[in-house]
Amino acid sequence: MTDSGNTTLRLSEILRRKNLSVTDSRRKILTLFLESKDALAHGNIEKKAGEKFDRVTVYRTLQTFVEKGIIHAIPTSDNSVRYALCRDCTEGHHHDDHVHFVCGNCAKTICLDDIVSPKIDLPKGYHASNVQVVINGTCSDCLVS
Amino acid sequence: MTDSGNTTLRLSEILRRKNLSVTDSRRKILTLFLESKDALAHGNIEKKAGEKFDRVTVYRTLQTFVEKGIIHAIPTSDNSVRYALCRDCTEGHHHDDHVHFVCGNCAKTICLDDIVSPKIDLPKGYHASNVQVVINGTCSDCLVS
DNA sequence: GTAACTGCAAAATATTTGCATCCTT
DNA sequence: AAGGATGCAAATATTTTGCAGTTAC
Repeated sequence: MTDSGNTTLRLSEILRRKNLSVTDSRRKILTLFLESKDALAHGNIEKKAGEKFDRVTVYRTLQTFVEKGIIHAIPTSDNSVRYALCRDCTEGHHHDDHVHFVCGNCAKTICLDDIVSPKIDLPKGYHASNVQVVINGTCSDCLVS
Repeated sequence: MTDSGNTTLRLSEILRRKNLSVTDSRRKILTLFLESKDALAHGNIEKKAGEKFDRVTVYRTLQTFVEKGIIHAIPTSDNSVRYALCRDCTEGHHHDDHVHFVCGNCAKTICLDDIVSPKIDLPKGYHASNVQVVINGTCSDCLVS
């Protein structure tokens, strides 16, 4: 991120497009997502933001972002819920049908945006609206080092 | 479940095979899983068991069962963790690579044991150990009614 | 100016830990 | 009898709610 002017514009742009008023916390939290390569859990955000804002604000902001289609929640087998930017979701309409990767070594959760979830044949009577894939394994960084 | 004698045998059998001592709570909780068609969350278990045993026991029993490969945790995008029986996992070695289905209407989570997770081509450097698929949609019961 | 957002306090939930007692083997 | 499992109490951690003050538009 070299051009902070542009970045700020972009931030406000994103928020405004979703009919959200542009506030400090929203800008900061959105920035975290834009700058992060991997998915963020609630705890990460509180810390990374440099203990600037309230835990409650983080909860509410994340919820708002999910509702508005700015970020999506990623399922994991342990308790932790992680969030990552959506590519092109709209309010109430998520279509984040891409694969998620969780590294068992560094614990990073990564969106593989370009790998779309496969079609899966379901038994009679079942209707799928959305397929989420989470792959556990070792990420490229951890395999190398 | 018509033959309760056999069922009891089966329960003890399962537990003993995993080197677990056979206790009331374990038998009861295991029974819940054997009798349930859908996955159970911690809360379900506490209730279904007829408030017989302590919340802490439920936590510990679930954890033990997961470790021993009796049940597996199913990832969901909301906070709730659900558990379902494993088919043939062993201590420390889960291979529950089947598809899970979550009904958006009745909220039931179901193991589709016979539908195995697809192979997915990952980017260079990534190594998969395990692929989990969660499909959201409408289950057969809810489509009919 | 008004509606919406934040931050604090506190309530409600959920999860973990320690320890004495009880049960399984 | 010995080791492990349970249940209670209590410590932690997590999430939600209410409300007064502040900010964006």
